Amino acid sequence: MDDNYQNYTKAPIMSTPNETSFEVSDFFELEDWINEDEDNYPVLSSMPVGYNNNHSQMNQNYMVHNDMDFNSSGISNLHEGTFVQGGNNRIGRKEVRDKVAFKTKSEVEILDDGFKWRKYGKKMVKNSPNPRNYYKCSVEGCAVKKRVERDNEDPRYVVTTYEGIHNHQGPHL
DNA sequence: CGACTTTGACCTGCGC
DNA sequence: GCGCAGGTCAAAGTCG
Repeated sequence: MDDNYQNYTKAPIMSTPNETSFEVSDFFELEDWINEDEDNYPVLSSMPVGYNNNHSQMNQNYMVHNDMDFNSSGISNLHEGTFVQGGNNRIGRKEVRDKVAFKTKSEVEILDDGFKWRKYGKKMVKNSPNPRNYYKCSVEGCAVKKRVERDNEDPRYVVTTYEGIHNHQGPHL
């Protein structure tokens, strides 16, 4: 894990490690997941503003394809997935501003999306054998959070949830 | 030495 | 009110 972590969080890398291999074709369903929170995750609505800047490909069709890169830096460990987004929604009694969730088929949890994240927590969750990891954007003043966990039913998939919108353009601004 | 991860403790919301 | 589960904090450790 350490090796992968270093590779994927410290800086965008140009090459894909050997252990990061992807299949190309089969799409998965988010049914179970969506059913749990149907109101909170309206599928395939609009992309939050903060993500458009760096995720132009994603903005086209809200699906993460096998050839997708989050930005042009050659990051290639995001490949296949479905994107869902919730706007100003409520989860329980809490207001959630912008929540973006997608699931990617990846052997590593850490998906380099062009931003720099600092891990602040790790938790075992009840219905999954896999831990959930919590990250904050490490840019000062940016309160975007991200939650990463493996799909308990298919550990080949990684569920990533972003909360909030970056108030900056990139990891170093 | 600074930035970051790790990890147990703490906090809070929710259901019973 | 109590207990559980999820989310966050913060001290200590690690790494470049």
